[in-house]
Amino acid sequence: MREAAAADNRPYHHGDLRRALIDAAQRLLEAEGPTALSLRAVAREAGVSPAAPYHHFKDKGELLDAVAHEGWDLLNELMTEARASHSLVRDKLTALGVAYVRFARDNPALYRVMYDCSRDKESLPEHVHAENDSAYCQVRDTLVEAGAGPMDEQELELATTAAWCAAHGLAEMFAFKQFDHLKDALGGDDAFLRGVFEHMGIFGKAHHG
Amino acid sequence: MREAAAADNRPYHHGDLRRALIDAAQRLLEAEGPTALSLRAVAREAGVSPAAPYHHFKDKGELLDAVAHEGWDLLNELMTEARASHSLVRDKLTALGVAYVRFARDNPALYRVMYDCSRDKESLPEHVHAENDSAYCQVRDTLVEAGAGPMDEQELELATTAAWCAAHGLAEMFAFKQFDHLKDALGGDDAFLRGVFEHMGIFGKAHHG
DNA sequence: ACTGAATCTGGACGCCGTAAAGATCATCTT
DNA sequence: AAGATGATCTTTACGGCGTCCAGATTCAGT
Repeated sequence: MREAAAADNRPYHHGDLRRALIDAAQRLLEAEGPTALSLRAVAREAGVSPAAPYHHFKDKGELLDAVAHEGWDLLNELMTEARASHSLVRDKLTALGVAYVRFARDNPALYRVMYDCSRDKESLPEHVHAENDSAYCQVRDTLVEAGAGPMDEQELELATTAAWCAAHGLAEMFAFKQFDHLKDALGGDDAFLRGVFEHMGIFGKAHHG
Repeated sequence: MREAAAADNRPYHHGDLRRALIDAAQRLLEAEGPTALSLRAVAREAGVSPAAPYHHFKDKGELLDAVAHEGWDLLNELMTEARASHSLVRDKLTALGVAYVRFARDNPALYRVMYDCSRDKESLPEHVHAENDSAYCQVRDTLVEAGAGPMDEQELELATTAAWCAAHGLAEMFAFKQFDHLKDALGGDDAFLRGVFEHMGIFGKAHHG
């Protein structure tokens, strides 16, 4: 009397509680924001006791790490798409920036968790800087393509960091109504986004004229 | 038998508890970081009961707001100094950026509180954008001085926002060890800071050569 | 000096993260 | 097939948190 590991009827003790907890956390994050994301609430949402998560995560931080990890993966995917959908190198770089900020705008709570987790450990997750297709490497590689001539390795890292900083700064500013009048005047979020990027040296030279 | 409102002997019920609470919060913030900053801990540090703060602040958020406000004031001062200590407009702009990021680096916990408070209200405190000598206005005015010819009002706001985003992004990145090897290679925090700024169009044209 | 309002304390409530001990159930051994 | 083993989940509990309320204390205006 136990029909497979379906969604309806719990197969094992719970099935795959680890997965269910991460999903519940993501659901709560979208619905209630980062402040409402307590371990107990996640357990409640997943339908288990408050102590159950401790069999799958060392503590609350490790659950958030898992959520953040999936956030970075999603961001990497979006940036890969953005980069692939343009042929001109200069368009690629801007597309990367736009994809980055758009992700932050569309998933503000998740974006916040991604950086908050890193803050405690004082370093971004390894796979953000890892070998291939990581967000950082995509920016760097695109900068190489766009670069006029061979670049100093150090100079390249500086430029990548600069682009990252610029995108992150813009992503954070999106949370503040302070800039709404600018967005409206320019005709929406995306126009505002491109407008700011145009003023940042890394993303296509500025001075609009 | 009550000798004035000295520091030693509590004059009134406490003296100026509001002031004492803000000071205690700042002290705890520096010593233990933002996560340790509970309302109870602040009350403890100030030597009063856990409920005492509620006669001076609506809730915990309002206390943090007060701390954040003083943080912005300090930042404004530092930027005013930085701007005044350079005569060339281009140096002024870079000096503003350096002062901003240096403030964030030297007071990471306070810097975090300043933005976290704003996040909940979805807008920065008014006096950041206010008439004179606010951080935002100083950047904007310096951009006007540096700008080639008269600038569109909208364009000016975009440029100011771009500079702000860039500085904020860089300020946040300082928390991550990820960039330590770059800092070391360049010979310290300040060199790293200037290196990144050089790659941001707003702060002096990039391309180092 | 008396009254009213402001300020502080003590205790309580419901939340939180986390730990320990006991119950339940799949799997492995024989 | 039966029982041992270990993973998974629940119950209970502890201390800390933000916040409210009822009482005590002290200031300020009359």
